[in-house]
Amino acid sequence: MAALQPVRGTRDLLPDAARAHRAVEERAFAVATRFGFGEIVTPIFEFTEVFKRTLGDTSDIVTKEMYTFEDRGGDSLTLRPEGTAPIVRAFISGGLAQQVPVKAFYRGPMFRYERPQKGRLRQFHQVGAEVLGVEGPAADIEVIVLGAHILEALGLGDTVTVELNTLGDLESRAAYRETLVAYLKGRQGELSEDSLARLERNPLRILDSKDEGDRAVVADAPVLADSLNTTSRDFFARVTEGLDSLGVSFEISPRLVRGLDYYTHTAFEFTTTHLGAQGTVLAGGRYDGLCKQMGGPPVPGVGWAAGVERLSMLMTDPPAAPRPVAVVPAGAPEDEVLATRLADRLRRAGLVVDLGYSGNMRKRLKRANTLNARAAVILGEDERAAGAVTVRDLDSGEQTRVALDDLEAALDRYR
RNA sequence: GCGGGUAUAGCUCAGUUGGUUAGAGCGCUUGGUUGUGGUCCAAGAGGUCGUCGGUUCAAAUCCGUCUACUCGCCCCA
Repeated sequence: MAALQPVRGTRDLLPDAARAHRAVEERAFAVATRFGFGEIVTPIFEFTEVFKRTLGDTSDIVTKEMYTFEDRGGDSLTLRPEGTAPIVRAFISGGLAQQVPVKAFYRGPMFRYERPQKGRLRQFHQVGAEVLGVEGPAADIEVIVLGAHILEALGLGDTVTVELNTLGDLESRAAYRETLVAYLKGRQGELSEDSLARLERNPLRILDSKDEGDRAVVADAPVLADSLNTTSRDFFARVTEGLDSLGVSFEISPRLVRGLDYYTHTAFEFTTTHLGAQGTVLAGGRYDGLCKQMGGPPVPGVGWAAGVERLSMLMTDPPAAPRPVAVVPAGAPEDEVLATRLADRLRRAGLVVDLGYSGNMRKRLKRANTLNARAAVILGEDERAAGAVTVRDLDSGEQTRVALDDLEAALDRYR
């Protein structure tokens, strides 16, 4: 039993789970399509530089979580740990700067070498949306509303809270960082070990600390809002007004900071209390500096990613397996032949048809029952003589004789 | 990477102060039913007790180890 296991932090999606997983992706894409997004598919690995340059050399993802390897040609490649950098890379590679705004939807596996927990895997899946080339807050609003609609489509409108913050533009963010670090250095002695490390790498993160001592220090810390310049303040006001006018409720959480270096202005998280420590279900923000930082034109962007595993665990109405019509031959070899032909004919007519491979009638009806079939099309000697079949409704148990010519019409209600 | 918990049949779980052939429910197979599923009845299959090692006359049970899962931290979807 222990002999053959999937690699730690990876899992198989057996049919029920796979169906839920696929439903999350499809519903998300269907909603995104209505918002005018088109799908972009990028490779699941990139040159390591693509992530190193964008995520920041000090981020945890780069320093300890990437699946990086050298290929036979000597290039350093990395299984993508997130989706934004590849999308922006594809945007640059494909010369899409000529066509802005570009609204991209993506989905697929991501890889991070982390300690697995519930809702946290080493290979996990995300769906994501990015808008490239829009400077104004209209894109931020649209992208957040898209997220809200998708969660609604998954039945999560009530279980998820939207948290919103702004990091300001690059100037404001830098200014705040300076004031914050100055303040924190004054109270260094009270900070936790983790936060002391963060003081150098990513001081904004300390605002988010769960350590009690840290929280006390943070409570008196200078607030980011005070460091915002007029542009940043105005930008954020327009985002919140836009959301208000569309009836999207949100909470402003001044301590919400995103982990990755490329974020500016708007940052948001959709969270739930139903997943333990992994409460974030969809998160993102604006990243105006990213494209240029990657060596492309200075194109602004805003977007988010959502965890498919997390969403599929929470989804309130995962789709049931389709209910087939079972074709059941009574036993004679001629019946078998006819059953095969009938099944083929009904499948061409668009019905979901199960044809048991073997067994007597009782066995095959049992199988039909296990598959939750709507109806059984039974054919044997009597039916053959009459040029007809027996259609049994498996919910009601009612049976009717139906002429072969009328079969599609009679089965229409089981579609 | 750090700290805690758990691991017995396909699934959910019992298993006494360590004691001989390790159990239940559900599911599965077969039969009752050679032209009728669900309900019912009967029989049956299925377990290196996660791994490796130790203590003991004796280990599912006690100890150590590794692995996986899980909860929290870090980080994040």
